[in-house]
Amino acid sequence: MISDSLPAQMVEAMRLQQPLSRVELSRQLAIAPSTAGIHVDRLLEQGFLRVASAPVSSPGRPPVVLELNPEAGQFIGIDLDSRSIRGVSVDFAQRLLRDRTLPLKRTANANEVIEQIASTIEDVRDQSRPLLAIGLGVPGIFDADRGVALHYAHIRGWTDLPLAERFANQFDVPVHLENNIRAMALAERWFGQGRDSQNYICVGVRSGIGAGVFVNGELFRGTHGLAGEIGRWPIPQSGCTAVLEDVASISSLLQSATEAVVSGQKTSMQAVRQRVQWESFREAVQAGDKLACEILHAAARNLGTVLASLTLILDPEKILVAGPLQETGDRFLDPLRSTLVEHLPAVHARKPLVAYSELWDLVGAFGAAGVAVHAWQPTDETVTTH
Amino acid sequence: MISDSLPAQMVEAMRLQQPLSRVELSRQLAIAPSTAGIHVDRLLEQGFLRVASAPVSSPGRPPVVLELNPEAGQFIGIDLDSRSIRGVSVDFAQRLLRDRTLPLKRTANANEVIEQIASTIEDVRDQSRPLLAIGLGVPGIFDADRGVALHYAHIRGWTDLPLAERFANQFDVPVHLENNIRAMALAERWFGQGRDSQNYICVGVRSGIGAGVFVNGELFRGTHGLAGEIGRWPIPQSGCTAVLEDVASISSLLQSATEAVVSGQKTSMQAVRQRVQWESFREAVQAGDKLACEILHAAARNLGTVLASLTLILDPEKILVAGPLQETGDRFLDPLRSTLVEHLPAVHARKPLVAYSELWDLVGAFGAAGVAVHAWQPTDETVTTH
DNA sequence: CCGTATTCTTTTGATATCGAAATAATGGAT
DNA sequence: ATCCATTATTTCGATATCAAAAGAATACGG
Repeated sequence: MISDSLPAQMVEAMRLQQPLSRVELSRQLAIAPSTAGIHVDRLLEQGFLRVASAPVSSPGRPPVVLELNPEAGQFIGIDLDSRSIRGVSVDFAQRLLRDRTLPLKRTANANEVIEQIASTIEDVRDQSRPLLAIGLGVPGIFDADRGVALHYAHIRGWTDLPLAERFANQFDVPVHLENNIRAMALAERWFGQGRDSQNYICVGVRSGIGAGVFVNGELFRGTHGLAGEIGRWPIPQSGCTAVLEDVASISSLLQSATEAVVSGQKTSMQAVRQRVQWESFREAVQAGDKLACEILHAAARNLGTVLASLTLILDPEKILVAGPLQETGDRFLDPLRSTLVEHLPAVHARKPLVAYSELWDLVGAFGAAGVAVHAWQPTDETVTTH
Repeated sequence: MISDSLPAQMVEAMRLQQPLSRVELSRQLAIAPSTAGIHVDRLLEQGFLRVASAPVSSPGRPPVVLELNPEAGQFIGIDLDSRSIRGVSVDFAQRLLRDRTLPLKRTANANEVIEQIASTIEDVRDQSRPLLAIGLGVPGIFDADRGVALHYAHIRGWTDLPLAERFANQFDVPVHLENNIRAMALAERWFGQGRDSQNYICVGVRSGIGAGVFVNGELFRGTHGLAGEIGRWPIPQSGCTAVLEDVASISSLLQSATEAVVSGQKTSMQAVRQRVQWESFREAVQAGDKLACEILHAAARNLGTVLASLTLILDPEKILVAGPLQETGDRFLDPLRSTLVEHLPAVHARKPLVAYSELWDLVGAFGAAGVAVHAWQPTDETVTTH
């Protein structure tokens, strides 16, 4: 737990396992029921919690079941990468309110990108409830404490930008920065399948590959904030050493497909301007095209071997795969799972569950919102809804 | 922190960074100076702390420098593997009091082993100060909560043994169980180079290979207690897939050496009963024997690749290598380090420090003692020294 | 030698949390 | 209908911790 104020912890527990009664809350947080009662009363009064209908029937006094009040406010999350800006707003109970995706021109410079982020925030913002915090998932290196983006090669002028300050001034709420890949892991924690897991790994496969590692319920960043940067994981191959991104990223898949098409191999895939596009590859896979499936299998086996290693060192409960690959369904996941199992010794009686993230392409934006959600703390003021 | 009682946290902070003053303690633990004062007074009165000589000279009231009172008690740690029992006793300031190593007969059954553990404890016990707790580092699978060893294949009858209960009854102190490899990582935390690191990995290379992972200052066990079991890490080789233990453990080194000697290659190593012994291998390495050095290099490169992967996923501050290999000094460590660096992308400006554990062959026993040290909490009673 | 700045420690009153007991609200048994 | 067992919540006095201010002990500069 980063924030150790009790009300904050209570709201956090509600986020993970609502609905809960006062007593259940006190048990979850290992605090006295009387203490839980005090804070619940205050949170009810402030409007952050509300009582839910209680469909119970068991001996004893029935509990007053509590839930988050969706009206209490909203959070906004922005996922920035070199190609697009995606934004979501979620209500206080973390349900999606609005989302928007904005393609970025390759030529856009830092100032233009910042303006477009601001307009995306305005766009997804719901006027009917107060804005509580904003999370930004950014690429490249940055200083989370000061809220400054330090450098990213693929956007011109993206150097030493005080993003948090910039948007905090405009919208008058706290603004948090996080790595856009790690944000995906946070999305699972707050919106997806990580809610009931303390230890899991979220692997993002896009044009690059990265992972977010959750240990003991907390996102692990590492000594220099580089934990999970598995894109350069060495993959010994016949002859030279490749890295994971060369053999299992979306780019590498399309590269292999392109080479095969250009060299005239039999396939339903087509190259546009000497490049096979993702859509073409995906359709070929779904149609059972042999070449495309073989390429996909090879990637699955490579990634599976790495996941086996990760399982050995971290013994996770779950491994979640996020990215476009989920459109290929079990055609990717099955060989991935079987490779994983193959490489695990029998000791691992309980293999980690391997599944796709269910948050689709908004996973990064949800994660950025999750950063804001996690960092938020109730204040003394009462909620003012209009 | 597992134990959250404030006095326990204070003693723990002292263990990691003594000597400290009241104010420094309060800053370390982020508590009010007044609160620190209250508990320090009590711990002084109880005899767990004492004031140290204060060689200071700076403006302001000089601090009362505190240190652990070595006389306040002792902890005992036992390291059990299939070949030997090693025991240590340490004083309250974690300095070695006595140690003993007892070779185990291959034929010994569980009952005999238990008796020999008891006799080792008696042997290393220092009669002049109270025994506070015992830690047992055991191989195989076990239930830490109940203190029961469940199974280990290499000792006859080693099944469902309530070890904690057995020794707690005999010595009337708390007894803790831990995996003997993970205990090595704990040794570094409490006795060695992990004292000033929050995130590090301790890799034990003996007849097998295992790792202990420290994240955020705590030993990480994983979902099923299997974190760090990297012995079966897949190592793709020409043709088939090997595992780490096949290519970098002590056994594998000796196996390769034996094969080479038997096939008549030129070397100073000698096989006894068709087997090259560790001593022979080590001497050959130290003498610069070409074949032995090549075998060692190959192992270093294999392990180095794995360490690079570990660094990518965990971004540790340090990686510590424990085991007999330290007798080969830089002849092993140099190629290990260079392989590691080779495989890390430039992003990793700060490479993890790679070093040997300095606790030698008692590292496992120290670690077991560390388990006891970490779990111990001050009680209300005053220390009774005689 | 004497103030002054500085830092550590202790005192003090306010607040948060706890633990145990009292109270409340229900289903089921008599 | 009434009582009882059961579980949830609230009350209340005890304790732990905090924040701020007071007090103590030193170096240093005049």
